[in-house]
Amino acid sequence: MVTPHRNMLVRKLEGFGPLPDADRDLIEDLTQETRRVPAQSDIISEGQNPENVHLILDGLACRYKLVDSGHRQILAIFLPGEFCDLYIFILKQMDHSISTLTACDVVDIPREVIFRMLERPAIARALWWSTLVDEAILRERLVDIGRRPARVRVAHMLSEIYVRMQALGLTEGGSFDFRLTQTDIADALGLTNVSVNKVIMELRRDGILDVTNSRISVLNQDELQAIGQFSADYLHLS
Amino acid sequence: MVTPHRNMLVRKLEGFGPLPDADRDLIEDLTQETRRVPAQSDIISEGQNPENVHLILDGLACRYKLVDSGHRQILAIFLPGEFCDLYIFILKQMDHSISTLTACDVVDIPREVIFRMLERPAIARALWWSTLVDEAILRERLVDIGRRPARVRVAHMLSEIYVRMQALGLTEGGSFDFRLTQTDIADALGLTNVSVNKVIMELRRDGILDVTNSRISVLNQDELQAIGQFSADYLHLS
DNA sequence: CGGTTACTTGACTTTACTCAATGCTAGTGG
DNA sequence: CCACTAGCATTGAGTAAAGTCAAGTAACCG
Repeated sequence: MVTPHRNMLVRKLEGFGPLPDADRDLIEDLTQETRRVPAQSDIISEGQNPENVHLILDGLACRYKLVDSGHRQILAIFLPGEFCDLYIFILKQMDHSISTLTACDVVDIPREVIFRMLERPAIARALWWSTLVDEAILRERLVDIGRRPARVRVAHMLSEIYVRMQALGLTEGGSFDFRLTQTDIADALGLTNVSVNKVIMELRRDGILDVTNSRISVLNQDELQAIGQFSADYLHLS
Repeated sequence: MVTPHRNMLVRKLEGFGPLPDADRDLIEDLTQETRRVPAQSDIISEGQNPENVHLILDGLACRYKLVDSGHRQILAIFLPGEFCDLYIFILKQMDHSISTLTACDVVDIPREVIFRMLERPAIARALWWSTLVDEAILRERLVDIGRRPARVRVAHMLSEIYVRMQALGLTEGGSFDFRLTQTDIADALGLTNVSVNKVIMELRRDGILDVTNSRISVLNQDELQAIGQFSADYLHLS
């Protein structure tokens, strides 16, 4: 019996290049045991010793840090099929936390299993690529937050999420499911929920976006990307 | 004849743990051929195909991106002994540029040589560690820029640079050489040179810093770290 | 249906930016 | 050795962007 998300990691890795059948089977084997995590729950917290690696098979999760003022900075958003902390176990303790944003299906993978996966050259290459892309996304977010005004930031991020969702086959006719609150988006972009709301309202009025039932429809992708100064180069998609 | 920087990579890697003598010798062998690059020159530019890996043995360099408005965002600052782009050759083209901030001694290392280094377990482990720390620094910078006001940002960054310099043995009695312009610092922190200047003047008036001849003296490290909400945890030293 | 959470909006405040003038310092050529 | 220059640092005045606060509305949940 195939659950719809069973192969999200395969889908993700095939964004880099095709995988041998044997590798696909191995991955499906290794991602059998999922557990359901409710929204807004830490999967692993700052200061903890990382035992397992965490893979999201359904839902949205994030990497974040809290600052003294109590504000949260989201450092990365994880889509289905993405690892939260693939290599982190090399370090002795977490310097940030991982948390769900929506309810998630999570797989906890012991490091030995990761080593087993890395023995397959195609998988190893794809994981490398995926790690480097994660870093590139992080860099792009830094450029966003450091040097782009709110409107551009929001448009850039939504452009990015759209393309990443599309690469995973998670878009349908220009729209995708995105159950983040505007406060979540603000925490990812170094803004406040109020600013994010103002930008989104603007983009809706301009006929570029539509938002209904936590579903975002990109009505004019070219325009959205132009506003966001977005180019997909940094995602290094095949 | 030992030039003072010959072993900066060794010093860097020994921040993680001791290296066998043979590994140290290998590294010294592989970092013989340095070239002098003047300040403010690109070492490799966005869009180029990465052939070599670049190692800084003397001077300061950075990773940066330019945005449409013409502003620069510095994504990372490289100290002596640090690689600019260790694994980047896995990707087909650079999504950012690397440039010197001051005059630098640079080593260009072909990927084959990197693979040779990675065959030594101690070196491989240390390079892994160093890569993960680079990422942690990037994340911390994102938190800075996203959620901390200018004064905190500047204090945080100077605290970090001080500790990194210290780990490399590049501090002397609480001071270190730092030939960046205030505009460079601003570009790293998502600020303007004017804001950076105001913060630095303030810190000087408060007796926390002193700046003379491009040399920064940290007069009160505890206070600086407190202002910057800095904790060295994310640098994962030793 | 009541209660909670998130979204929306407006009024006001704060922070950092922009612009612009002036001061300082190191390097250059006479 | 000294004027000259270029680049950087310093400062102040005014502006703009985003934050804060607060109130009202809409959507969702038990």
